[in-house]
Amino acid sequence: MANPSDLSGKPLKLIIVEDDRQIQELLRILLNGTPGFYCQAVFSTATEFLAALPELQPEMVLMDIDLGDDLNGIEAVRQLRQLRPNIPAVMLTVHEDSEAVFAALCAGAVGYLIKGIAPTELLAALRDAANGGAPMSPRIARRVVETFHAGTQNPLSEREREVLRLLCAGDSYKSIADQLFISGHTVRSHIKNIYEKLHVHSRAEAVVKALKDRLI
Amino acid sequence: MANPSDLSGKPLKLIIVEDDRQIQELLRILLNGTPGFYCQAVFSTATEFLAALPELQPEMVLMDIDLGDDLNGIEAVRQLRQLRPNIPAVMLTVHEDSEAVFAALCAGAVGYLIKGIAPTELLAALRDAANGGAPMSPRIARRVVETFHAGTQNPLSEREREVLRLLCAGDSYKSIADQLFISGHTVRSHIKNIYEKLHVHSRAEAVVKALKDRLI
DNA sequence: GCCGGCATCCCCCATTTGTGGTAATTGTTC
DNA sequence: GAACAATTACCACAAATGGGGGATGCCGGC
Repeated sequence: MANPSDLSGKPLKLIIVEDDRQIQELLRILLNGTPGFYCQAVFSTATEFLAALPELQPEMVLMDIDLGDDLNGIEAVRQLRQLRPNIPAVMLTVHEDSEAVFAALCAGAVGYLIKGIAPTELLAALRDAANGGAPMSPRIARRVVETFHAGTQNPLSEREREVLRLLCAGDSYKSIADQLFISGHTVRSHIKNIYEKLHVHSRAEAVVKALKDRLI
Repeated sequence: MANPSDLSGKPLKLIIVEDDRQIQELLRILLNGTPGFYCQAVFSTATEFLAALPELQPEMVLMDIDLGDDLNGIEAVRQLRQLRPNIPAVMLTVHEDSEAVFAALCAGAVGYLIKGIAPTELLAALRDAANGGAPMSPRIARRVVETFHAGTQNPLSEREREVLRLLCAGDSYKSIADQLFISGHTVRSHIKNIYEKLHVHSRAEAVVKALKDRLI
């Protein structure tokens, strides 16, 4: 690909999708004021962005997750991925929770940056993404890496595995509570934590993951 | 491979892993007293067996499942498979439940015999395995075969299997309805029927049964 | 010492699920 | 044609579940 600090060649042509007008402007000024970058267009909604996509030939998209009551950024990335598989999307958002991170990466985002990132770092991250990298804010990167470790050793605590085992057996929260001599509230807490760690949202998904990954 | 009743050529060199001393002796005597077989070594634990494996060149392993508090036989077979992919392992155990059978076969066992098998049949089974066969006690064989004709064992209709598949994916009734282009009411009906046929009362139990019995 | 993970307990509330029914249509089998 | 399974659809209600909070004490690592 191009040189990381490509000041001589053609600038990186990118699109911003962001519903906050103020941030829109800041980003546009930052990009257009920096040699090597060119902000081709800014959209406040994913719908507008996707509609305009056919006429534009951006090289990259900088995408927010929360876009008002419009299509959210993750869904937008999913659709972008289907329409133009080789336009990389970098998320720039406030969401630091793993849920959003994994949803975004699964949807096809190549990078994940937290708003509040320093301008120079943002620019470096965009160059990184253009060069085939996967820029991520440090804490995000750590979290992502950890999920791979999770494959080798499961992230669940001893107690959580016990709960998961009973969850797989189809026991109700109440029944699990009775068997483990703890309150139903505690069972719920464990289950919430299990779901978060496994990145699932229901008992069925947890059961499937438990069986497939031999977590219990 | 060699002739099934290979009395003239080199005997079949095998190792026994079995924690019951009495059975150990019976097997050793049986094998060493029969032309065409040679019991190279006997181990009481999988750990000892795996440790000694590098120095031995057995042609086959006869493996028990329950090995005290040591590594169990299924795990031992899994590891044997990784170390020496072409040494076939035959399970000789009391476990007749499908759980153990499938776990063993998935781990890489080529045969599965039930303790109590007649000596002549055991010898025949070992010859069978040496010749590339897959010796199994009759009832085990039946069980294995049944998993292939999904129709007999699993009483679910085509539509019900589709619903079950989505149920395993964790989809909500509503989502299932949308994907199958039917109403949520119909999904509920199907699920009620599925639960009745599988003798379960919850999604989790259904998922487990579906995965374990390969219903989908 | 402070922070993070773990285990425990509690609250509220919307949604989902499980179960009890009924019933029409279609296709197959006896 | 009767009997039956499969598929579709609907109603109502109680129970279970999932997600959002928050709180405590304990322990181990930096």
